[in-house]
Amino acid sequence: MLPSAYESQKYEDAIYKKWEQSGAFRAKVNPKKKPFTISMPPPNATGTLHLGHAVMLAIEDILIRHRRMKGYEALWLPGTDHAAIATQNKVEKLIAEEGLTRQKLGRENFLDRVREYVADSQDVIRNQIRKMGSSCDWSRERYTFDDDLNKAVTEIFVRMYEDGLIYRGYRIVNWCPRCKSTLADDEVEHEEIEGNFYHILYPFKGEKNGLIVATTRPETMLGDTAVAVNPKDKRFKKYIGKTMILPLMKKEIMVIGDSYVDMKTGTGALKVTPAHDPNDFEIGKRHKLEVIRVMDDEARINEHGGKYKGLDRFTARDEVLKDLKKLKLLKKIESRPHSVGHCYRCSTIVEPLTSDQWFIDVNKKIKNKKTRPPEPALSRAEGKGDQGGFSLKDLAIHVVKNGNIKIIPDRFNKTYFHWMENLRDWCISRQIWWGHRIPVWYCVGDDHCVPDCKKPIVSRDTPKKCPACGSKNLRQDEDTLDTWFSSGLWTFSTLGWPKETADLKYFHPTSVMETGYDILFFWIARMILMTTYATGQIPFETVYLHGLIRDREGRKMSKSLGNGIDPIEMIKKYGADALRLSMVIGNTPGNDMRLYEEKIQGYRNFINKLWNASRFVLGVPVETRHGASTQTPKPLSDADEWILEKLSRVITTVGKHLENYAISEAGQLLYDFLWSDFCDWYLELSKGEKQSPAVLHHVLKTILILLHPFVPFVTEEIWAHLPGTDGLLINAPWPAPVGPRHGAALSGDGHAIDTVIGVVTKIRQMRAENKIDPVKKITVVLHAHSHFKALRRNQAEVMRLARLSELTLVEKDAKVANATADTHETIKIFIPFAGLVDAGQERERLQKEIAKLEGYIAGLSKKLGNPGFAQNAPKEIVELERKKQQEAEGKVAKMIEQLNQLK
RNA sequence: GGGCGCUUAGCUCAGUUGGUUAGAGCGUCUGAUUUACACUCAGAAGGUCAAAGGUUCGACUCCUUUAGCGCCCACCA
Repeated sequence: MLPSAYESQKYEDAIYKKWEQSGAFRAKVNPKKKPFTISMPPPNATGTLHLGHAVMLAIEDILIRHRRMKGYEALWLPGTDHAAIATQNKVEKLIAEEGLTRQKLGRENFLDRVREYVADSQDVIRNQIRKMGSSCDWSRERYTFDDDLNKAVTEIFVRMYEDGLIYRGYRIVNWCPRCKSTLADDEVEHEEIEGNFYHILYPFKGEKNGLIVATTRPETMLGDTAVAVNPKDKRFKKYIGKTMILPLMKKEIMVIGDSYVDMKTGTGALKVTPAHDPNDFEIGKRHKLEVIRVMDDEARINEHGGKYKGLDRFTARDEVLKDLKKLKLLKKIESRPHSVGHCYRCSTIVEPLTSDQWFIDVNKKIKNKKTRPPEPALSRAEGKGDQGGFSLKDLAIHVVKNGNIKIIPDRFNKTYFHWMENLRDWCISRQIWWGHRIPVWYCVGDDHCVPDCKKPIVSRDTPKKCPACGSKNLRQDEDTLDTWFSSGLWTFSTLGWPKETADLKYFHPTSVMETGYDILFFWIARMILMTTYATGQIPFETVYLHGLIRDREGRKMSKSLGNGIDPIEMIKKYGADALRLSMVIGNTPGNDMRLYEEKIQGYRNFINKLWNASRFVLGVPVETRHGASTQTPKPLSDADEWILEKLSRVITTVGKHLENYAISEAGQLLYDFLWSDFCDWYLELSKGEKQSPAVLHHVLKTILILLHPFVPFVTEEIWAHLPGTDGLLINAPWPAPVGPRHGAALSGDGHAIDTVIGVVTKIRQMRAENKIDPVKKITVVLHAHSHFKALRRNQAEVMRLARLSELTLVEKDAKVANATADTHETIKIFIPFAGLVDAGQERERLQKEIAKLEGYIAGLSKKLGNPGFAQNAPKEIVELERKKQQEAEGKVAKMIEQLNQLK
């Protein structure tokens, strides 16, 4: 006999081991089956899993298990991400505790430390993924730093370079002075801060007056090379061409005219710092201005900043302001909120500065003829008549616009398009050490160098010598690639690309990409970009975006707030099944969700309910034949009939929901079906004598199958105890609905049990309202009308469930029948012991009920009386409304009669 | 500055092509220890579906406007 409470921690690990050893997770290339593939978003190899991972694992496991049971060849490919900056920062923090820096350690030693750290956290992560019950194919586990994946990274880089899509350019980039690296545009987080707007006078040469410019970053003036005004500006256009003196630097700069300047913004005169502002950089290009970078890699003022050299940018700001004040050039300080960019990994304020970096050109038409968007996007895009080819941006937009890729929820299409359409060239080089080294070498000047030696050598393999001069003195580019460059290849690099492997051919494109909406741009967009380019395929057919898990108050979970819930701790306490349900039921795609312990506890209770229902069923002996589990046993009673019909409907609906990714609704439906229909009614009914043990077992077995994707552990455990089950539940076939013919098997009245439930509930209500001791057995007279047969067949059940000592069924109630013809099906109940029923109370209740119903009837009459309704509404609806009205009228008539009898 | 989401019972949330007397869990109240389960059972109370207009025979559901909250994007000196 099983214990009366399910203790998850006793079973889960052993069950997982069984699954793993059975090979159930392993997918094979099998042309006879349809593949269903999910690439697991690889967790960063930095530490431990959080609830965001847990919800991802829960949803994906549900999808995978469902498809596997439906007969698909289901591959769920797990892995981890080296997470360049994130990991490097973490390890830098760790070694800082030993008083070390990466520079002190040196590149190779530092990387060794990172590798060690990553290996540890990968172990932790693998373990935790298992704890969640994830049925992923460990034999195919990948890491963004695996040899094969490195090769894919290099291959793409070289191809893109050869296609002219990767170039090196001197540009304004986002620079994090703490990470000492560039960042892509979307790796900068903008935050509104309350700052100051400083108005500074730049005097004309030899004059006291000049133009006042306004800035939020006065320290950048050290690198100013012009002041710009709008050429249409009546106030200032006369000054264009005039020379001014840049204060503090005593340098001559010119007033220029540029239409970029907005006359209404600020003072209408703009200081131009080409080296530290993207707009100014563009203006500078137009006017061939000098670009003077005044800060070093740590954002300290460099040798171009005169006496401020060596000062941190913020100290320099204070000093500059102090000096300007002394010179009476600081005319006004206005407080002004403005947004400031921060590094998404360390929150340091980002400094825009000029630098030589590698970029991906997202607008250039791709020459390579092999690169075309997948059908049907191809034909439509070609219709556009573009002068040959598509840019990366075009490709990425087309595949979503044309429906090759479907995003759930679809409102994110708009977000995606907006981002993609405004995407600028992607800076992919990073100055950190932890990452894929850029496959570019430079010839380091030997004596016999020729001009061509300056060309970078872009190569799949380490080159032996300079192709131009033959020198063997080569130096590899120091930089590494943006982490999203490699993870952008995830769906196909993990399947063997660029080799044409069987896996790649069979499992790619993948079916679903399930992840949080917060990485739509970082990752989803990049995957679409890179995959359509590299393979001419989409990376995935469906994108399912889940929301963030928040705390009880709706706040983000974070370490600093200390409001995080550790999934592993919750698993220990309540079981992985309970945790999974708590994150999946009530959670809809794209929306955030709150989670707290009581919620998890609630689902633990559900698991326990399932456990105990199963204990009950196990106590009912049944004859079983192995392998016969797909056959529906013959129902022996109305209750059997009833539960089988319900079950059939549940199978259909759950299947539909899961295919539509309505996971929450599927789960909710199963929750209600098990608890209310199966436990509260069918199990209670089946304590009688007529019920079929075979049906009882069959229904439980089917529930276990249906619930298995949601709560794999407890269902697998019960499955093992259930007689007549073959093998592991994880491999069981998904059930088909029984079909409508089934209902006709018995004596005609398929809804007898609905009537029984109605009657029993009614009697219980009346007991409670009349304060009749629930233990006391009472006698009841029932006017059953057309339900007579159904109730007589189930008389024993009614008596047991309603705790009756006597039940008298009356078939015809002459008075009522005459009054309202034969239209209503309502049952009249008398509890014939006046002493216990409070007549006054009952009268009051009836009157209230009648008033309510009459209001309802009035509404319905109005609706039916409306000529428009009869004309326009579908026939079924009109019929339905009419029926409702008749039923309600019947009820009222009976209640009035009851009321009269009470007098 | 642009875009998006949310607002449904005291709390947390469902409600997928407009047709229910608007649902669930938790909480509250009243009771219960009847051979699966107190991680339980029975019953009850509780909502003008944010507000105002509009479309429609019919609106929680579609449209417009407004308010509050939240999120994303943006090269606003």
